[in-house]
Amino acid sequence: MARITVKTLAAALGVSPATVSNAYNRPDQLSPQLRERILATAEEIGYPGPDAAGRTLRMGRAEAVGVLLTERLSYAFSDPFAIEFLTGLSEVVEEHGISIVLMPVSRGAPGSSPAEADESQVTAVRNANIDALTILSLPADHPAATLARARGMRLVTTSVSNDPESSWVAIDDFGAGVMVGEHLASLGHRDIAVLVETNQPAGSPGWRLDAAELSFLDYAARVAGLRKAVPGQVLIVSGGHNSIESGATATTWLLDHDQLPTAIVGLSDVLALGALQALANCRLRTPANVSVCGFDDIPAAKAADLTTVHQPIRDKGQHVGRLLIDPASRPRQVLLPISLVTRATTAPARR
Amino acid sequence: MARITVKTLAAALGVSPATVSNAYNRPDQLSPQLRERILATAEEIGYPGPDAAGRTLRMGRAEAVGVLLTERLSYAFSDPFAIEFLTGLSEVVEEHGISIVLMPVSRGAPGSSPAEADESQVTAVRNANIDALTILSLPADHPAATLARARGMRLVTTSVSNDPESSWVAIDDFGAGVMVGEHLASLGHRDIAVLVETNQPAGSPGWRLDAAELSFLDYAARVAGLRKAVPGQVLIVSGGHNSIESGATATTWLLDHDQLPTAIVGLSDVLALGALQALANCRLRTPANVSVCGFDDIPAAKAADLTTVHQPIRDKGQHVGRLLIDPASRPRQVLLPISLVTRATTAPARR
DNA sequence: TTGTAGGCGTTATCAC
DNA sequence: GTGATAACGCCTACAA
Repeated sequence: MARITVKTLAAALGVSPATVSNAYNRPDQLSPQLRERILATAEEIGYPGPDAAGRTLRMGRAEAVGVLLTERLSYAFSDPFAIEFLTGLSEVVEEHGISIVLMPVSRGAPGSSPAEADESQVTAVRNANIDALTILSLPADHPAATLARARGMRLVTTSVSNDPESSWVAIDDFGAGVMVGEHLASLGHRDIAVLVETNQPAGSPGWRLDAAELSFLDYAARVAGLRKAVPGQVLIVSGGHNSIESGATATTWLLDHDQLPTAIVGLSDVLALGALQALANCRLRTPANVSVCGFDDIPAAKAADLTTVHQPIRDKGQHVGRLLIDPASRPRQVLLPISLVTRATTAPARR
Repeated sequence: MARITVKTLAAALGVSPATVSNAYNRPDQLSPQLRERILATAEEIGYPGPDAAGRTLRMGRAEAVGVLLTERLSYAFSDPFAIEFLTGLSEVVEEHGISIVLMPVSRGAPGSSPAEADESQVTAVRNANIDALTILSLPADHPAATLARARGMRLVTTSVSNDPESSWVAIDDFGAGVMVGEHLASLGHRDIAVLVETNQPAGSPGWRLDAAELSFLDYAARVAGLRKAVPGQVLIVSGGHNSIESGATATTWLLDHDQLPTAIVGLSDVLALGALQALANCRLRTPANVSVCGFDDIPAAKAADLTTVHQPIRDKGQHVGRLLIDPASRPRQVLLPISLVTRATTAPARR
């Protein structure tokens, strides 16, 4: 038995498909009684209303915006930053009846060429029925961004770009790094460690990164800012992807390798919270023995009394949401304010 | 200038559209060198690859599953239960390159007929390009569920249903209510209050619900279970939608109206946490003065040492995910195990 | 107020 | 290995 479409319904009623369509989309284009009759018969013969796929193709709009969160979709839900961002984003788009499409970045088959890896990475984005795309915690030149541009869909990134044709909502990451760096420098810290996120699983053994590897990091600008402001050694360490566990692992690595600095900076609050946890486990006192700083000021940072750089995360999501659904869609750039929030985890360097 | 499609590219190359399509979807159907040439030219003239809308229409698949979370999309992100559920769901679906579509339930225009309200409520679901749908914290007979069925898409609900043709992953909510009720009864509680979620904003003034209003609640079965097991008064109170704030407001209402029972049961852990907070604010001791119980055992419940009924939330998401993407798609029912977790917030009733 | 017709971009079928 | 063709289901000029 064939599927029930607008045609089936039209035939059953002896009217044209156009009229049926109008009954759903333009009530003013036909008499109320006819419309009533159409809707009633639809119910009767089981026509579920206009099909989304046909509608999307014909109208060129999907009524949905896409969000590419991080490498792993499931990680995002344990990242307070992502959650807060999504809250702001959804507040805006749901007012307009727009849906949010969360897409995974599939890792390319191992051993494939770079071009093919790129290709397979964005499969989900390619197949997604969306009108606009935003990417979070991913480089602005991610293959998915390139694809979105090629498709001609609105693209809003969350990092600063020099291209005046691009839209973004971001903070000054370099400036944020400088803020933290100056704060620590003024407290006499000359030897700091930076906890960063990498693609490895959470709580990976822990290791030190060379300068060359640094460019792959999402927040290279923050590190650069730190380096500029801190007159001393800056060691980069990772324990895996962005999670409390990774922060703890990286900190433990520092302890185990006798590399404990006077201050530890998590490139995200989550990593910094992991550091706090690991230090507490080893009976080290914060900030008496080691100072700890984070970035972003997620809700948990306040609860932990963590010194960090505040940014309006939810606002960020709202701004992105507005740009995503803006029909005018001319490129716009939004630079959000940041501020250092000095709390209880930083103090003068021990000597 | 017209959009670049498979046709444009085919014309530019002097091959047929079918071959171009094959170059993308069936590499084995054409010679490697031709494929290479096609992909190269695509890059050159800026063909972004097969369009999602056309593809979805033609193939009848969108490679995406829909999730209807609660009345307000943005609330869901502050609900630990929803987050945990989504984590499990995404773990499963992202392995298959499937996207997740989060849809809002738009409230119908005020003053419209019930049928039209239903209609406008499900607009987002109607327009969503999805292959399957699940609904969380919403009655299984929600208009969106009806629509999904009519569309012939896979539907997985999260509450028990008697229809053998339906798929669901759920717990025994009545049994969970009985568990809590018996626990409290055995401690001598004969006068309890139940904090429930309603559609009002969080932290609404607070009020008592009549039995008649109860049937509208998501978790009526839990209340029924409580009622069965507790030999005494069971008062139903609400302070708005599911949030800590609402739980606190409802509890404050109890205090203000001199209705303080010997035990307060939050129909979700979040509401129970709100109760704990409000009691602490009023210098009442838990459990010495008042016992408190929750449901679901979210991570924060453990941290707060809250007595609650454990259910495997993440497993639930994973199960739902598997059913959503199961191509066989025959109806399946999964009843997940629950258990009472007795922690520090319950004690014998004060006399 | 209602009907006709064309096409949105793709892919499966079936020839060649 | 490659090409022509016909849908998929819908909406919107435009014509009646």
